[in-house]
Amino acid sequence: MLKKPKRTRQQRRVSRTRQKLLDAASNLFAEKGLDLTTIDDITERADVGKGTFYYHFKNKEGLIKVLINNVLGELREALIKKAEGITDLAELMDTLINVHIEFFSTRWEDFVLYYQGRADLKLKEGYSVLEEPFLDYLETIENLLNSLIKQRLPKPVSHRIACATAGFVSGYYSFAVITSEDEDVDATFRSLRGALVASLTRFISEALSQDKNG
Amino acid sequence: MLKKPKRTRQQRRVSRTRQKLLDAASNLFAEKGLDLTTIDDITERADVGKGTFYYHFKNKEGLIKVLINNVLGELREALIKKAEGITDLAELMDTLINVHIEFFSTRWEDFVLYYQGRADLKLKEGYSVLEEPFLDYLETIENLLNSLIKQRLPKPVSHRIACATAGFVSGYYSFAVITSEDEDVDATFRSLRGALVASLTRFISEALSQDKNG
DNA sequence: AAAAAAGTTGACTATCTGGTCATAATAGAC
DNA sequence: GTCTATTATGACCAGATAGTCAACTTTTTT
Repeated sequence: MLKKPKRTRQQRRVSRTRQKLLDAASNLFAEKGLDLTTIDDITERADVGKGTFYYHFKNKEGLIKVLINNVLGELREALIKKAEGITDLAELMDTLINVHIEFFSTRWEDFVLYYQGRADLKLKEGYSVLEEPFLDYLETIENLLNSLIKQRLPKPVSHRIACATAGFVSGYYSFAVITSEDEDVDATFRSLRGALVASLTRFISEALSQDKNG
Repeated sequence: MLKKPKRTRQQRRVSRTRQKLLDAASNLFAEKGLDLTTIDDITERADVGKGTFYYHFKNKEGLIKVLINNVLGELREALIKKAEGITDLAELMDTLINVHIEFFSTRWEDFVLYYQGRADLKLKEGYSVLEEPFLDYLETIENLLNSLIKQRLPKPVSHRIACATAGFVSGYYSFAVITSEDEDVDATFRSLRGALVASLTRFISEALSQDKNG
C-alpha cells in the first residue's frame, strides 16, 4: 500500500513549496491568530510569490482545513495506536488524556490551531468546513470507549465523555499557559491527570448503572 | 456608597450611546468573532456615526477590554457571593462549577468573549491588555479556595485548581456546543458536575497530604 | 437668549487585503 | 536542443478598513 517512491523532481518541488506555505502559516497562526494572519503574511514568510499561494490553495480557509485535518488526523492516529489492547476503562481514560498531553506539549502551533479552529465553529460566519474534522475526532474517542464497554453506552453519554475529555484537556491548557512557564504546564497537568481520570471513570460508571436501572 | 442619581440629561445620553456600542459589539462578536468584527460593523449596528465610536473608545481593543472586564467582574462577583459561608471543600468546588454553568448558560455572547479573549493571550500580537482581568479572575478563585483551607495550600497548587476549574468548564462547553442543541448543554454538564467536583476535591486532598509528607 | 462645552457626524485619506492574470521560469517529453 | 506542460511570479485591481477632522447638533452655563 506504499506510495511509489518514483517522485519526479517536479513533484518534490511542488510539495516543498506547499510545505513551506503550510509551515509559514502554522507559525504565523501561533503568533497572530488565524483571523489576523493575511495571505501576504504567509507568502512573505514562506518566501514565495503571492500567486503561488493561490496555485496551491483555494484561499486561507482551504489551507486551514488542510492543517486542521493534519493535526486531528495525527491526534486520532496516536489515540488509536496507544489505546490498542487496553481492556480496563480507567486505563483507557488515562491513556486518552495522556496522549493529548504528550501530543500538545511539544506542539504549540498545533494547539493554537486546535483551540482557535474550534472557537469559530458556532459563529454564524466561521470556518464551517472545520466542523467535519472535529466531529470525526470526537467520534474516534467515542469509538474507543464503546469498543471497550460491553454494555452499550447510550449515545449521548459516550458523546459527553468525548467532549469532556477533549474539552478538559484543552481548557486546562488554555488557562495554564497564561500563567506558567511553558515546560511547567505538562508537569502540572500530569499531576491533575489522576484526578481527572477518576472523575470521568466515575461518571461513566454512574451512567451505566443509571442506564441499567432506568 | 451609591452614586448620586443626579445624572444630567447629557450624561444619560452619553451612557445610552456607549451602551449601544457595547451591545452591538457584543452581539457581533458572538456572530463573527472578535477579530473579524470591524468598527464599521459595530457603528452600523449600533446606529451611530463612526466618529462616535472613537469619541467613546480608543479603538476596538479598548472596547473589548471594557466588555471583558464587565463579564469577568460579574463572574467574580457571582462566585464570591455564592461561595460565601461555605465551609466544606467539596461543596465549594461544586458551587464554583455551578456558578460558571449558570452564568454562561444564558449568555452565549459572554461565553464567546471569555473563550476568544483568552485565545489571544499567548499570541505575540494578541490583545495583551486582556491578560490582567483574566489573572484577577483566576486569583479570585484561588482566594476562595485558600480562605477555606486552614492548612496553607502551596501557591502553585491553588493556581492549578483555579486553572482547572475555569478551564474544564469552558473547554467542555466549547466542545459540547458544536454537537448539542443549545439547551442540552447545561443539562448535560450538570450531570458531569458531580464527577468533576469529586475529581478536583480528590486532587486537592492529595496535594495537601503530599505537602504534609514532603 | 447668547455663549461655551460636550457630544455626534460622515466624508475623506492612506493603507491594507483578497484575488486575478499575463508573463516568466522550470521540468519533463521527444 | 526543441517543444509542451507544469509551476511560480508579482504588478495590478477593486473593495474594505482604521482612524481623522472640520462642521454640526444637543446640552449646560451664564
